[in-house]
Amino acid sequence: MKKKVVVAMSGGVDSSVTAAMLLEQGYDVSGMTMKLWDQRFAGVSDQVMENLPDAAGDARKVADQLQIKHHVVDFMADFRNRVVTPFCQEYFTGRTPNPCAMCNKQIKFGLLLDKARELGADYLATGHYVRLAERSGRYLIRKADDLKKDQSYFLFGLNQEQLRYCLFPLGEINKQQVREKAAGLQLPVATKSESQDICFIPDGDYVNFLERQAGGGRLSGEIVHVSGRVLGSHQGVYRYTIGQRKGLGIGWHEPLFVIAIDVDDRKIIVGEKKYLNKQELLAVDCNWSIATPNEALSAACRIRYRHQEVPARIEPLESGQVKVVFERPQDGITPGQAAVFYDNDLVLGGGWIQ
RNA sequence: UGGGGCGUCGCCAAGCGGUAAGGCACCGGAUUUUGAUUCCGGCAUUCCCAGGUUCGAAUCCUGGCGCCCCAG
Repeated sequence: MKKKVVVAMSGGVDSSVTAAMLLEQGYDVSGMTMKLWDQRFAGVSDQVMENLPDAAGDARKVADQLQIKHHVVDFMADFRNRVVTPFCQEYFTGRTPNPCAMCNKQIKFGLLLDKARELGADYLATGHYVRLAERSGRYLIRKADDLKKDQSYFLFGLNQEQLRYCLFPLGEINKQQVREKAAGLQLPVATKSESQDICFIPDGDYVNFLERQAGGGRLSGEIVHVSGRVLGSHQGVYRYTIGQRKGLGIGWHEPLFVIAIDVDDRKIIVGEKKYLNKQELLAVDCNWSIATPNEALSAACRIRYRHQEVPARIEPLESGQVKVVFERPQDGITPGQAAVFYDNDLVLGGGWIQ
């Protein structure tokens, strides 16, 4: 009896090749595409709208060619409630959200996984560039073989119940191979360009998006140097993130970076690069793939996607909180981003930076 | 309306007779499932204005204009 696997198909080259690979490997494959969002919500120009790929349509074409079943599931309401709305709220409270990590935990490996299991699937597969490992009877996310594409950071929030159903065939190969495979199979999406930016803001204009979603309240105010000196003004605290350099518009002897965001006083605190350096951070709502630790452990900690993880001491505190003390100070520790703990290429767990 | 100082790209700032450094900002691009960081490229035919001296001036001279400081 073939194992049944549902592949989350976005219409892109990665998930399409994922489906093809599993088919070759002898699984009983079907595809599922999530309806998450109507791009008209984002208020982008007609020009942008016209050039948007048709996710469900492309996925359907690939599924037809592979001769597998294809379903479309509608999670638009949940996507808005659990991903888009929190995303906006984070920005309006001076934090920098990470919607991809939220979506993975809540939607892809939440609702979609439930749906797949309802249909009798043994596994849910996605086109993420990660691998799965087992250690001491537990499932752990492992970095992709292709470190340039590794997406383990975005999956730290998955629990054992979710991980046990996962398949990530792309973790073993690189992007080049994926493209070649797609071309070899003559998939219609073989040369489709990389998706990037936030999927629900197709033109990337997130400032415009936030202002549309939230209506008024622009939260403009002063830009203040760490010394207290007022250097300029800004058009909304949500336009900035910790560590940001561009967009301040201030001529200074040295480059200035956003050091802190004071939502209550609507102030953006800026300073020289040295002020960005912090030795430790507090993470909350931690999720562990290893058994939840009771005492401090050593691990490498990554504080942003594409950040080179740094050796640190991880100290569990009360109620899912963790204090991370870095071996050497780090720039740009940003509330709202994830702190993910690694043992070499294994994801041990992670939490949200406070 | 006595004395002193200063006016070079949006900001800071080199230059001191030989034909406009640099930093910041900004713009463009590369990278990127976070518009961060980083990286690459662009960015004053012109030096407050008007005359003058010189083969040649942002640099010297004269006169304006505008700031700043100290005195009163």
